[in-house]
Amino acid sequence: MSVLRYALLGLLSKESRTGYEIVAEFEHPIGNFWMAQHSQVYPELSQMHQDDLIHCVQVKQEGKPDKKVYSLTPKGSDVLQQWLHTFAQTPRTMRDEFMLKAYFMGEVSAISAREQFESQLKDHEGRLQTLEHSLATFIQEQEGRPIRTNTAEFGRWLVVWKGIMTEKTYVEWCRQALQWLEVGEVQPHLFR
Amino acid sequence: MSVLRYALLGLLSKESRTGYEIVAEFEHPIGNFWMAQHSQVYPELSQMHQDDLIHCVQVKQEGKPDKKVYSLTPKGSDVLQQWLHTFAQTPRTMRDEFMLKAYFMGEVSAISAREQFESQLKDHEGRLQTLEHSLATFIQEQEGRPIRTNTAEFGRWLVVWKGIMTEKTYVEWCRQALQWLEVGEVQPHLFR
DNA sequence: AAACCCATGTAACGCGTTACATGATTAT
DNA sequence: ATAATCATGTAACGCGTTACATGGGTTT
Repeated sequence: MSVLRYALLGLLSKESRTGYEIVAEFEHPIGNFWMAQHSQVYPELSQMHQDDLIHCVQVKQEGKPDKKVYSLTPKGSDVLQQWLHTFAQTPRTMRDEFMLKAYFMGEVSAISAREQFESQLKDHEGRLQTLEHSLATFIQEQEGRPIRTNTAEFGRWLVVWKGIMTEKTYVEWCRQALQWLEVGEVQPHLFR
Repeated sequence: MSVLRYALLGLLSKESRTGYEIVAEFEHPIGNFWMAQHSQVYPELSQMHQDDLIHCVQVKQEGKPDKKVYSLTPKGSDVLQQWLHTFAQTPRTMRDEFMLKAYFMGEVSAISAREQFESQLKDHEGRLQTLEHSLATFIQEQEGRPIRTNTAEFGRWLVVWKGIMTEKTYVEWCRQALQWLEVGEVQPHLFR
């Protein structure tokens, strides 16, 4: 079973959805950690339907195209639960093209290196801002109510929070790199 | 041009290597951010040779299989430089299966959720330790000398350092999540 | 005897991206 | 008029993983 399947099952476990809605959901905030294009989602959904993991109800609409609303079958629910209870070990590699570039930064002039890091810094500052805005909205929506750990909101909280932490780290690292580049060297023993 | 090509060009820019050695290099430390199997590397190298990006010298050995030592051509060097000077925007999605699971944590019992996070915590603590060990070794090798920003060592320093920051963040997030799970709720306004 | 290192290759398959394709309604 | 929204699909291609394949030398 591909991870995409679990993603779709998970989303459908919260409530019935169309493929179109699922694709939209891959924007904010889970899209930071998983996403798929409609060209991947639609075929996957119909296969899952064939495999009896999800039900499908065709709904006729006026002024809009008809749509297919999917929902979990008991089997689908089981498969999801089984995945949620499985320990998966973290893959050794988290591909990041810029990290690869950074590894070869000794090959370019300090000026170019600085430009690269500044570009990257702006990028991640932007993302951080977006995420912080999304968190602020979320908090407002809660109106002071605590978020129970057994609700869907908790999942949202977890991933947004993680996104913010991750982006802060990236920003911090870029700033640090820029400082090193300005000085021209690193004193490694200062960083134990 | 695929990213893999740039990875190979980058590695060959430091010194001539065989495919076998390149694959080995994808362990520590750049393998945290990019890697490839030999089944992908060997064909890619021969195509790059055809495209005149790299030279190839066949070396006969005794007691060992013969090998092909690759090195950059001027064209390959240009292509690498051009990539190193290009601003690439960060992809919106960094796929992380556990984050996806976390997003659905409201669907499982607090006990299971805790187990999941504990498993993940152990995982990342282990990685952190490995990386810190690798950093300590690196620092020792430097024997107090500073790392110049225009050397290959700087690239190594950058990625190891980033790896450590990233793993610390992951560990911190897991710990925080476990705390929330113990209390049973999050007070969101405390996290502005 | 079994496992690991050196060293290179090919084949099959699946996941993910981009592009092609349609078509009515609503907003700018 | 132009673009965006709703809604679903297919086709082509490339990247990445797993498995198949070979074979001598060294370590446990």
